[in-house]
Amino acid sequence: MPLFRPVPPEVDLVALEEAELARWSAHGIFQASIDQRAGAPSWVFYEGPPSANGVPGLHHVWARSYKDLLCRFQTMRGFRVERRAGWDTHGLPVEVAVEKSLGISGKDQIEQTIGIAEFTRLCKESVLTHVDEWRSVTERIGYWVDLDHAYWTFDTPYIESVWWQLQQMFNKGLLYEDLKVIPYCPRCGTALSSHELGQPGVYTDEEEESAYVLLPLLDASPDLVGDAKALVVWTTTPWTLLSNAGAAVNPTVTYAVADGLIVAEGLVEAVLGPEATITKRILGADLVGLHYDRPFDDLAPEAGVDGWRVVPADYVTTEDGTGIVHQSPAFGEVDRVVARLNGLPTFNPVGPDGRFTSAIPWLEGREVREANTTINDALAAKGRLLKRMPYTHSLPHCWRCGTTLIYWGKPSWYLATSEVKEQMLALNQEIDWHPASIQHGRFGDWLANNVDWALSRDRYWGTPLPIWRCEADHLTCIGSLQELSALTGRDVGSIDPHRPTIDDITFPCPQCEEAGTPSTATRVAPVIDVWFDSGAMPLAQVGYPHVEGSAEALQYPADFISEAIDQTRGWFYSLLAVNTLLNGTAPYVHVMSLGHIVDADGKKMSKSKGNVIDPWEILSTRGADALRWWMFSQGSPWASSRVGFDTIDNALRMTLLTWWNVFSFFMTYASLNGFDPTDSRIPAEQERSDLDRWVLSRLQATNEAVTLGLDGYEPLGAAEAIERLIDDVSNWYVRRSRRRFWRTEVGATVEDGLAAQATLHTVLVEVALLLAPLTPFLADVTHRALTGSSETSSVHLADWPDSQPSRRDLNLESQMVVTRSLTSLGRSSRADAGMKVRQPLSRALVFLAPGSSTPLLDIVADELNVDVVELASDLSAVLRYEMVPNFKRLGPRLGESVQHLRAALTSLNGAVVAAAFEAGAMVTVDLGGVPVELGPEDLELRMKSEGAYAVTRDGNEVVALDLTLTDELRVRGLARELIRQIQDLRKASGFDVSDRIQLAITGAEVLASQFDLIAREVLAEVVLTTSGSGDGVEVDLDGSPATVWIQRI
RNA sequence: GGGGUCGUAGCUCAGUUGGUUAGAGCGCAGCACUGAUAAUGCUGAGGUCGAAAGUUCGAAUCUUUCCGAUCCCA
Repeated sequence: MPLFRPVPPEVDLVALEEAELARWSAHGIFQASIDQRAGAPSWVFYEGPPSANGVPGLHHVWARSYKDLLCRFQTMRGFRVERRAGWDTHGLPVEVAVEKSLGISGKDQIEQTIGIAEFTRLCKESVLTHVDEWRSVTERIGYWVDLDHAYWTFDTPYIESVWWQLQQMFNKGLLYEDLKVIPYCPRCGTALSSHELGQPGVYTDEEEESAYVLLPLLDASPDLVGDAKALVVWTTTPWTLLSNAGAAVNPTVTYAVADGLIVAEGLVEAVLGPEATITKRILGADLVGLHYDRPFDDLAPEAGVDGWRVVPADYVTTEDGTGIVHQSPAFGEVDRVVARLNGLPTFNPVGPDGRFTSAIPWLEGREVREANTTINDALAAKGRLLKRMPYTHSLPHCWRCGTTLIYWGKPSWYLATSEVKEQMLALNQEIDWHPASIQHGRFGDWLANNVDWALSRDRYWGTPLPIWRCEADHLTCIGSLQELSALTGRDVGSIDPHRPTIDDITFPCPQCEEAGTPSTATRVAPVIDVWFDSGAMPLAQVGYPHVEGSAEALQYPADFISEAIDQTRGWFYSLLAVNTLLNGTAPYVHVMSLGHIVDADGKKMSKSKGNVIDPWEILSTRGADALRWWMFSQGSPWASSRVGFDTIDNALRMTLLTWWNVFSFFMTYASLNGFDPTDSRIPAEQERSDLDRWVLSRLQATNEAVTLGLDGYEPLGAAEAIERLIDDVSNWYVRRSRRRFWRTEVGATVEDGLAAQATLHTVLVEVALLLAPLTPFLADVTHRALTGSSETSSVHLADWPDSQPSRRDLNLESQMVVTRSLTSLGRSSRADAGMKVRQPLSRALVFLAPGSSTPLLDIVADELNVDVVELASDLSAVLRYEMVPNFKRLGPRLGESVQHLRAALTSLNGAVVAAAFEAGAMVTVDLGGVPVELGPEDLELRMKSEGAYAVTRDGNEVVALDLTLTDELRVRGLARELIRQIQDLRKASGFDVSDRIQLAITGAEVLASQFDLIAREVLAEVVLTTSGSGDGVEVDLDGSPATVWIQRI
């Protein structure tokens, strides 16, 4: 039975891939690839959970391909790589999609027309909508990930683990409640998301009555402030003055005392007028800590709170205002952060309706912005108003009702990430980022500016915040349903932990119980940010610590994660933040941040632009390998990439189809020859020809490069190395070796034919292995065909090919480089001289660069179709020298004068210098009176063509062709011409490559001496010089006609 | 508005620690090859390396500013 069966040169990749998918699935190859590494060390991969409530796009395929690439690679390297899929199921986008499908909008409508129970049920249903599509795309691209045991963030064990993690943080005091300042519509009673603020037309100009307010100093010594009596602050929102808590200065800005008032030095004239004279200057930092009398004292502070003082804040500028900024933590997010940092009090006398509450009796019920004038009047009456004036600025408006939004503090829950900022920065140093710039750029910056994580969302579909509060404001944070059962005294272990079910569960507050003043604890309303769900996934995906066996199943940290760059502040951050808070470690070691896929014009793909490419358009026409190969080979993973069918087709044709072609070539002849790779007559590798050993050396180089590339998270380098090898194999090794695969070549030995087949076989098998992680389908099909493996086996169960350094022959490789470049030069010479390659020439002269490797002259002669190639050394007949300084050596030595040397060299005789170097002597050059000694290392000798030969040079390499034609050469040229035309005829007649023929030919008497050669080349067993039967075919022999008949025998 | 990344041939992209001839593929033009053949090879044209300034003997590469694209955050 033959070991190898011929395969057609054309391949239907789509059909091939579909068959492979079926085979993989039928024989459980994916599972086997993991199971067979039982006991091997793990290489841990985390899947960043996509949200399945949208359809998968090409950018998802992009990320998944890279994930699969690295996982397959590490599996082949011997690691156990478990890959568990995951789904992100909660969040606002899900709610919005459901609202849209119901034709409703807003929390009121959800609660009143649908009800929370029905709404969350619909949300859960909605996230399942596209799971099947995700599964089919995921499988079709060959992304091996365990979809059957995926983690779902809405599953009870997942939620319980998230709760447990939150509880750990709560117990450490890292989870706290504070106001969050948000853009808020007082009429609709809702906050607006940043997305809503991004809508066109939201921002329009409005006029407000701004105020310059005096804040009299209470405890400033005259030594420091001179005759200053008060600070001046400026505000465009006087209504926030009721809740003033402090005044911020920039510590690095210089402030001035003028007219008894303090403002930034640069703003004295703008605020106090041109007559104001500066009597003293004070650095902002020195003002910090001074107390002042607050503008209004309606609101009472808690005991011990140290408010109404000057605090430092870097964000304060001197572009407008006074350089001193009034701080109202309930109404400005920056203010809130500054207040928290400096321990300033927070007051919020404004209700959800945007009106003052009873806390301010004289303004109760007044809409805040409308109260500005009244407030300014009150200030003026107290002598606290320096001046007031209308001020126009751009303010956001509610897109629903057009009401001007206010920034309003809403009670929210925070994670104290800023307390572990330094730790996160330190952990970030240990993370291996690709590209490296992310570490200190986008991610490092983000961490350095870390503010506490606003965790709560006043929504419905999410992990409920596991905190209960009693009437006495005691907080209880639970970590599981079991704990909740214990607190309630009944088994709630099997309830749905979502809203609204969880909201109805109350229990007696344990603290009040102990104190003997019983009260009931009810859950606080919010759900948590979905990003916390995702950041909690390392533990939550196995249900740690509640699920039995979860401690053993836990894999932490990940060796590798990869997502698109927009996840830098998304998942990459949430993972680090959650795990730093939890246990002070980084949850991943290596991370690849991918660029985006953009359309052919460089525009981001989006549904609204209509430029989205459906992955199926590519998968069903070109296949997954083509898409994957394009992705890996087209550029850096972190650069954004333009996708189009042309560019994918190009990548496919250039490498994958070439690869298939070589494979098909091998299979054809291996089948024809009955090749057996275990044939004992096959010469040992080191005994084989230069060409064989060269390609094996290139194979080893490629193995090293691919291994290094994939190991170093630089897949482009790996793909490029394979691309180069395939090109070398196809366009050099196979082309040069073709005749060795035939069995009719005169003088060829059986061993040499076997050596060629064995070499190509080795190369193909190993390249299939190297390709396996990149193009898993094609690699598997070819690998099995080449190794005779069974239906149930797979290249993906194989080990990564060993490095075999003994195969590497650097000298031979550089010899081949010279050989190929000389060949190329010779062809160029022929092209210049108009001498076609079919015409044999008597000789070529070859000149090498100093120190060059020796070319393989036989190959050069054969490629150039010349009888003899001579290595020549005296170029003066055909060329002259030009000298250029070796800047790398001479630059540091000579400095600026290196440029003068360059000029001086033009006047030297290059041939003389070359001869001197040849003899081991130095050359002295006069540089403006200073003699400079130069050796061969210091100069680069280049040659310029000059002479009568057909000469082509590249740098120091030169090929000169002798164009003299003899009659004998002409006849041989004609013979080749005839052979080519007969071959065409064979092809046109539909003969098989091994068919023997009878050849009849007339009018070619001049070629009589070549008939043996011609017969051999065209597989003619009989050559007649008389007319054959039927009409012959006219052929043109350089102007003279001949007639040819061929017939199969 | 703040921050990050990118800007290299008509197109898609490489370009190692700065070294003097900046590369590849596609496309284009010309030529060749013919036992992988609706395949393949060779040659050629095509670049102020976004702009300007600076550092340096020397800058696509380092610095600054500006312009454009894009992402993240406000």
